[in-house]
Amino acid sequence: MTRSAEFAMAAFQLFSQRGLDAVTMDDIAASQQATKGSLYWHYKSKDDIIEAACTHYYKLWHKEAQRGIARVHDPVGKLRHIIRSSVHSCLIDEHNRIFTMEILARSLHDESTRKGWRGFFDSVRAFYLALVETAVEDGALELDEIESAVDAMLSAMEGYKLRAVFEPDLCSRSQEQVIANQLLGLLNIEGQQAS
Amino acid sequence: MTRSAEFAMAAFQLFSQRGLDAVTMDDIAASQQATKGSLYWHYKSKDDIIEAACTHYYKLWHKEAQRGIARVHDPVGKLRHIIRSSVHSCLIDEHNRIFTMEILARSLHDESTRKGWRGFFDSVRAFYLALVETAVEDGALELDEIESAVDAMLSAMEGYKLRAVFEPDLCSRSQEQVIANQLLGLLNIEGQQAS
DNA sequence: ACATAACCATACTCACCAGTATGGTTGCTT
DNA sequence: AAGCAACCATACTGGTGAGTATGGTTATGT
Repeated sequence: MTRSAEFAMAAFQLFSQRGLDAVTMDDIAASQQATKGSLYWHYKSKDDIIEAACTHYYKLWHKEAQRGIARVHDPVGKLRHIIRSSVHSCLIDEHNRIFTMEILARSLHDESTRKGWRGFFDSVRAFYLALVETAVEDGALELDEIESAVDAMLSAMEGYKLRAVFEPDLCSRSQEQVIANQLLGLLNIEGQQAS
Repeated sequence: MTRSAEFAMAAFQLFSQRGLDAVTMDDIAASQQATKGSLYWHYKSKDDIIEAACTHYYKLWHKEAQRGIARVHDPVGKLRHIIRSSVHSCLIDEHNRIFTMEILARSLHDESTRKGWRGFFDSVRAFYLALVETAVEDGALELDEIESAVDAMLSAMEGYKLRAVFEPDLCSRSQEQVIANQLLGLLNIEGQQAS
């Protein structure tokens, strides 16, 4: 991994724990046993490394998603797997939740961040859409209005994420299965108990 | 209105436009033709006036809600009215949306803000719940699992709010009716065209 | 008349942190 | 070996904005 990538990853992790404002450039550098001089050689500003942290997160999501669907071969199984793991990483994992909420808040006033997130979200939607379409074509899944179903599922997931900020119980580890099954239900897939 | 309340209201409005960080104590004071000395006499810190701005918002919501249901007399009509006006003020009105998202982001790292928001959200839920229960008891509405229906409706509303941050079209003025009707549908109330 | 408290303005301090200036080191190229 | 570029550390600047110190003014009660 290149030094730039290491900085981006370190920034992502620190941001996930303390939020964007509470992490200084010195913090990021220090976490890599480096100093600001080095960090500023790789990234020209704090905005710049925030963007890099976002990109790191986006890539991570897709890598995880690809890895997730590679193990399973039937399309509905892929969907089950990917939604369960999304619930786990995006809702149950507090750090990821914090990072995404911080980015969303930043989006309110920073157009570039907003554009970036929107691009990511579109790619996520496309990812799900492709899986659902395949499943429907294979006859493994019955679903009218595919697009709006996927949209509703994603909205619900975002809704959960937002409410989890102030209702920690809502997305606790014990609720993981329940939430995943509800989201699967929106795609007309019945959740089944994990063995 | 007391001077303290005027400051709180001014703070709320500024925060809604520019976000919490971008508004300084000087800004708040200046917006009331006053100076920091005066502001700090009424509020001991910035945290303090942020909290006051929240309280202002919470009270405003309930005042609006009460005013909204006072004009209509049948319970289902009350629900129609209050959901339409909620969609308008919480989703379509960009400023309210910004304020609440900023508060949510702050909640991530400030327990007191989180507690406050949670209390507000609970009171909102209780408000809707009471209306729905009355409607069901009156036989004007058929609905099993009242609580989970209200919960789903509120989650969807939050989901919309979050997605509106980066998908402005989602909650544009032209979508207002559509969104309101969808939310009403979750309570088994059919939306009807406004005259 | 006087005391006291409520209210407000001016002018400051101080900490924090993004960003910069500068010079050193390593390694690669010709 | 000479020169250049990539990489990194140290030490600084400078702006910003929260919070404070202090003194003045108005109102109210006795």
